[in-house]
Amino acid sequence: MLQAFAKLNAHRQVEILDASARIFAIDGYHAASIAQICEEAQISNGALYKYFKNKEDLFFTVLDRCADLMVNEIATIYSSNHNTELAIRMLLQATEKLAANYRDYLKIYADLGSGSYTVFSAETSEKFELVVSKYLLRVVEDGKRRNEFDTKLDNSLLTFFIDNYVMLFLYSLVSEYHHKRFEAFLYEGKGILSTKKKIDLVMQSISIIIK
Amino acid sequence: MLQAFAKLNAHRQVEILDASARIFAIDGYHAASIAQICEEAQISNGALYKYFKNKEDLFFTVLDRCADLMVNEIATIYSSNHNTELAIRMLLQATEKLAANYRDYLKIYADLGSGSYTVFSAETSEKFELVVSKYLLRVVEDGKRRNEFDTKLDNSLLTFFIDNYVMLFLYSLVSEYHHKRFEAFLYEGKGILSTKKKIDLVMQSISIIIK
Amino acid sequence: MLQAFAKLNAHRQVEILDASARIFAIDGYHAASIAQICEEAQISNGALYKYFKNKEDLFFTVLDRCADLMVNEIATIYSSNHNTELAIRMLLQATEKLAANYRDYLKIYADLGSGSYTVFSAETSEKFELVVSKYLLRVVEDGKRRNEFDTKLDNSLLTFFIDNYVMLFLYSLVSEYHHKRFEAFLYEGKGILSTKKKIDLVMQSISIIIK
Amino acid sequence: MLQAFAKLNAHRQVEILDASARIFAIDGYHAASIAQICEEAQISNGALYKYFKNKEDLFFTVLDRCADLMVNEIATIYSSNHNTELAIRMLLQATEKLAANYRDYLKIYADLGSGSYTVFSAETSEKFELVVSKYLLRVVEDGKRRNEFDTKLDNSLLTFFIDNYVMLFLYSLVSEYHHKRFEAFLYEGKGILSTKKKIDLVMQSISIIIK
DNA sequence: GATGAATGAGCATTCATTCAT
DNA sequence: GATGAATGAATGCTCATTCAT
Repeated sequence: MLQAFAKLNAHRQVEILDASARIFAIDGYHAASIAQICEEAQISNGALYKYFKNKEDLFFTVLDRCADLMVNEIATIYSSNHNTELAIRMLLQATEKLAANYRDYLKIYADLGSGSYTVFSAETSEKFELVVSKYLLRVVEDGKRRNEFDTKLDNSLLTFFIDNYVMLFLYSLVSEYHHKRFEAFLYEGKGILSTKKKIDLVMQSISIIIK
Repeated sequence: MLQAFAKLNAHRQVEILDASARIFAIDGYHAASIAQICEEAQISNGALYKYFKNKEDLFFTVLDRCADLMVNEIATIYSSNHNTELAIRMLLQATEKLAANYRDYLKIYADLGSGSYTVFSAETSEKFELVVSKYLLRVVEDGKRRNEFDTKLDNSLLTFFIDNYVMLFLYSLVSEYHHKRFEAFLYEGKGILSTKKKIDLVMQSISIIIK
Repeated sequence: MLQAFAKLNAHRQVEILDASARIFAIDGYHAASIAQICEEAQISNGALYKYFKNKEDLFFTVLDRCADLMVNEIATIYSSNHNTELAIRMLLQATEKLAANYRDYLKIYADLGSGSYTVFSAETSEKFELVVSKYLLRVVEDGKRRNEFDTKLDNSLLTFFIDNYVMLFLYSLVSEYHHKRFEAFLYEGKGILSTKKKIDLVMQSISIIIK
Repeated sequence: MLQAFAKLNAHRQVEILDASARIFAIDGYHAASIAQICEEAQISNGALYKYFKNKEDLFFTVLDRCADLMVNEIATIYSSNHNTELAIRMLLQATEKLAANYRDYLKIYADLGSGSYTVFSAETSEKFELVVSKYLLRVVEDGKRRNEFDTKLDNSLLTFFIDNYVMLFLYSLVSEYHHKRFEAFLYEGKGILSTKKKIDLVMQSISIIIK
């Protein structure tokens, strides 16, 4: 991001990043074209290159906003008063909310693990890797303290256990492929699997380890 | 795949597909260039287009080999005599073996869920979706019969539970991003996390549900 | 033609179309290469594709200019005061003028009837088919009114009769093949057949039907 | 044409040339592909290049057969006993017959005057230019001797006059473009113009100059 | 003699990036 | 500061021609 972009009013900044996110989410980084982004953002080609050094720089800025959105969302839901089950359910609901309001960003986030984005993951992981896991770690610590877990697994493994479900739930919200996998396992032949129902199924699975 | 490719001797076919897989794995479908693939495969541009209708056709053929490799590997490990824990451990080891011998194919497989590959997932899911899950479904059924599970979860949820671990383990073998996630959760500050150790940690987690 | 081309100043537009016409006239649509056209027009490859959607679009735009040139030329020569012979002679002279000033366009026009252009003729015929024939139809009607024809042929056949001469005269101006045919018939062994002389010979032939 | 082709039995030669003519007629010289021709001719790519030096050589050989077909057809119809009208009508019918039996060759012949074929016309004109005109010249001489012409035009102009009609009639048989032109002039709104009717209309026009 | 696999120059087209205005 | 025209390297793909078998 160049200085010129920072000088733009916040609203315009968001508009431009949202438009970019839309195109990146649909086409992926490589197939996304600057021209399309400019059109979507109602911005001239020249302006875009005043705001960002190049395509990569733009993508990183989109990733920054992506991280902010996730961090903020999760920051609002944490409370040491929630019992473990509620805390986890709230994380899933927060994810659902992000998928509803910022689907494009969540899609981009979900793609970051894929091969084409190796270039980005290196510089990116720090931004993201702690978002969910830090929340869960606290949830697990709180739960242990309250003796709500019905297992001898240590904190790391418990957190990992839950995070796996959260991550694949998240993937299922933005990737047709993972959504189908979800349905194949959990809802074969029972019609369309709604997000609400998905959350229930995930919670049911996670309950194994909760008293 | 065109007839001309089928006529090639098996060794050359494999060489060409492996070279293509290498490039697709590194760059992703869109960023991979035919020129690069031709150089990697030591093949002229013209030859490539005698073998494959176009880039997409080549990619699908790579995916076919990918599916074959996975199906074959898993076909060799199943036995109703294995107890649940062994059966799961063998699946993880088979995955490790694929990652060692056919890393590029496994990477491509892991990427299929990502946004840029939506076009392919539709035609692809049938090939892949059952590979691992069918194996696990049988493992779970066998285990239930032998009364080896320590949970009331139904078969679907149990399979889903295990499949989640297998899938994220697989991802961690080919994606730096997911490998780091693994380490962050399970091995923070304990040095480099070997694949053997990863398997142990996954097995330890899965053991929750096994008597 | 895309908007970007319309925004160019008229002079540059004409330069680009003229250069394109030159290459299309020499090589024909299929053999003409975009690279050659770009060089001839002193334009970058990228610019050309900003101006025209593709090769076909460029060709159609050249055809538009071709139609305009012909229509304009013929529009200037018609007058109900001209007697039949003068009116026809003026049409031949207008054709000569077009061949002198816009040879490439006239060549392209002459080629439109040939097999390789079937794709274009469908969309093109409306533009062109009436240019010459409408003029001649009026000339014939005026002539009939003035009782200048020495034949009972109806208007259609008369127009067709004259149009045949005009068309083959036109062909002879831009096609070496038809020029040779002209010479073989009318000037065998009498040296080089000038355009002026061609016009005289055509007028002499047409005079059969004029009093 | 290389020696190897001459050694083929006549039937196979004709098959190969007919197949080539078919493709050349449909696509034009440049757009026609050797691969397509090989398939149409049921011949291997290697064989084709044993028979012909290159694409151009093949095309010239097709043109040779084209010239032969026309010369032979016209050779059979001439007789000094025919009166002028019959002689001309027979020429038109011979043309119709060629169009029926050897449409592809006639189409190629018709295209020779067009710009894309300049390369070929130079070497080609001698083969063709006399085919029709020689016949007509004799018809005109015979007719003059028999005092069948109702005009003072000299032989060349008379021949040219008739040849124009014949040539545009021929074009109208193989070019949609010229067929439409014919209809527009002579049959506007009267339905489909059959070849028989075309011949009648041409004869009616030519009759101007015949007693 | 005949095959068809292999070649690679050439094609139309796209697109990230630059820069004069 | 903002524009959008211009650039040209790079892309996927085609095809006439060659040559080992």
